[in-house]
Amino acid sequence: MAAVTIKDIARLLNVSASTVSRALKGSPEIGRETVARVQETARRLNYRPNKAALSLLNARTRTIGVIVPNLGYHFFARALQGVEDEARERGYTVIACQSLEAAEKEVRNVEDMRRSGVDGLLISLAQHTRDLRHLKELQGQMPVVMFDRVSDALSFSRVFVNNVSAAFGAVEHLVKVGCRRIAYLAGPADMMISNHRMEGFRMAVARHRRKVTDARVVHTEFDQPTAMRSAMSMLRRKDRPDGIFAVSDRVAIGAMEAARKMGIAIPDELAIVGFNDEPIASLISPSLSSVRQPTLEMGRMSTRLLIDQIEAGEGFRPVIRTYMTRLIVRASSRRGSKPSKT
Amino acid sequence: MAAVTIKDIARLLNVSASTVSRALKGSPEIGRETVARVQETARRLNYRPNKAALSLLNARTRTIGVIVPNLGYHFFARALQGVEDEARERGYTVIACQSLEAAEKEVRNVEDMRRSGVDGLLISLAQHTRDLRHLKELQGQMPVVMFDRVSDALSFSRVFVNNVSAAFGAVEHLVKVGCRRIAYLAGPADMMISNHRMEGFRMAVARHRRKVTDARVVHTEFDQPTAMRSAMSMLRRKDRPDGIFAVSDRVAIGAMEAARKMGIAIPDELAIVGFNDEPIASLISPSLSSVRQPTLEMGRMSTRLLIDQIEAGEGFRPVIRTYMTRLIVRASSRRGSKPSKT
DNA sequence: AAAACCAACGCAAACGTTTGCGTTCACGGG
DNA sequence: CCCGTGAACGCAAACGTTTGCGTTGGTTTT
Repeated sequence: MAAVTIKDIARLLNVSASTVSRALKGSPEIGRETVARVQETARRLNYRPNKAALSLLNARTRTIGVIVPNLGYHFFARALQGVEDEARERGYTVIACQSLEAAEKEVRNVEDMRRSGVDGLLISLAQHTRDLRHLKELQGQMPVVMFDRVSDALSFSRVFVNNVSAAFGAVEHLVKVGCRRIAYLAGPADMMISNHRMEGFRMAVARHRRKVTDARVVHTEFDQPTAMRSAMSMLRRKDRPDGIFAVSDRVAIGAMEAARKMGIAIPDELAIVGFNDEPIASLISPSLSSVRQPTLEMGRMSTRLLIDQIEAGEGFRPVIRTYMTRLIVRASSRRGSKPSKT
Repeated sequence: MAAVTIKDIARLLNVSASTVSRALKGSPEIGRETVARVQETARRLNYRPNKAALSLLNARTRTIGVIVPNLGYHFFARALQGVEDEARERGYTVIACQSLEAAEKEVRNVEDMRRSGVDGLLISLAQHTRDLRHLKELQGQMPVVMFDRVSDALSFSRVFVNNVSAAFGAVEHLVKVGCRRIAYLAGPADMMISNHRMEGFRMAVARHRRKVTDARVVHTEFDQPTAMRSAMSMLRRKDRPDGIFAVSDRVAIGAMEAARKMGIAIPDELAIVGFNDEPIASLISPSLSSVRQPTLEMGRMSTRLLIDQIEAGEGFRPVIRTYMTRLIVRASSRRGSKPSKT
């Protein structure tokens, strides 16, 4: 049970602990033969440096904390994978937890992370986080990087996609397949990504104002049941939309569900485009058009920025990285032309 | 940047570090007034005990490691949530990572966990893990609990559902809706959960042998494309099955996909039942019948067992906890009677 | 042969916290 | 007045590791 320490090796070989320590890292100060004996013994005894001792010495844990809204969203599970990959390569450990979209839980998560002594924090905001004090406190205290669900009220590094042009492209696509009354099924009113996508939505509508006769925005939540109800009340109106751009795939699927219950045909009476291109998008029927992000790469990059900042120390300015997206067109928004596979 | 330590408080109050330490835990050895002053100062300075120092002292990290095949499977994401809840309540930190169903990665994960000095390990095996040496090594070294994807070749505590009777119930259900040629779309041949479900499958077939004219088992993998190909080659045969019980929802969805491509109607020509009842089961169309497990509770229980074992020390015998499942019948296996909602 | 040098190693402090065992002081009892 | 007592606190070691600065020998230089 008791782990083998440097002292054990030292005692066994009749040398001092410092010699063992140096020998283990192949210091030139130590004799060739001693180095060999130490390393062999260490291997034989399965020696592992005690992390706590190292942390104590360096005042660093080589651990980063990750807080995401929900690992059940494939987007975040995948991003986390990128985070883990990069972290491992740089010799860091990852401790992850979920806010479950609840602001209070996010605050607790941050608190836990601080207590755990992480060297840095990677966070994607819960949908209802408005009060940012728990993060503001960290400024100047600990390196922080935000990704996807970011906020520009904080001066942290940020990684996200070009939401404006992504939304613009998606909405323009809806126009091109013939939609005339287009709705944006948005997230909470104060979320940056939701608002940026709204801006793209508005730009596309403006650009095609001769074709688009109606454009509206409906705010809802990221969970599917709520999204479905919002979509339903919207679709009940006389002048209901014939095209929906949704802030996420979950929300889009909520809208599809609503349409199905009301007997509205997709894509003919209602075309839908989602966001994130989760695997489920190609599984449901009709398959869902969606905007794809380089999720894995974004997780990697966020981690790279974070660790760079950790290792750079004080002199590090916040950095912003934006990625390009790609619209994947599927059955939910394919009209007129002959249907093809996917 | 530099965190405030006990020494800082001591210096500030002109007392010794030991006094501060004792005062912080309200030791009766310390004067009332001193305790008050220390605690007030600690709060004001936002003092947090240094985890590394504590770990070094107690030879414990109050951290548990979790290794799951894939957080993209909703089942594991949800189980992790149960783990986090329980761990937080007991004052433990969780570090999670994914094997991505790859045995080598699982070995690396275990290695990382050991290096991180976790107090215990919670693991659900990758589908291709046959060589269990990396876990066998841990016996007697560190508390380990396995869940869902367990193995009885190791003497660790285990948490899982009654796979035999769950499978029995699912297959019997298929028989009752009229299936006569039933197939079990299994996982890899040496996986315990897959084999237990096979046993239930066989028992149900035996029980209804007067009705079931054909029963077969096809082994495949947990990823959907592979599962789809396996299903396709099975469905191409002249005497193709009219009922499929799949080892997981992903595999079941692969089978649905295969059926769709081949123009086989679900549920009329082919009824399907999956396992896990992931959210996607009710989203796809037709909606998928599936066996539901108490996932959250299983995550919680696994963690409880693990922490109990950690805190009990040597004298702890492995424990086995099994949970009951519930078959959720949906459109993919509903025949004959009038269709109802869900 | 003395001085200088180098290779090879040991000593001890430091990181932050806890804890067993002092030490100090005031006070009460005899 | 002296001793015992107990309250309130300090000292120092310990956990495992690293690292600056010794301290040994022995070998080379002049």
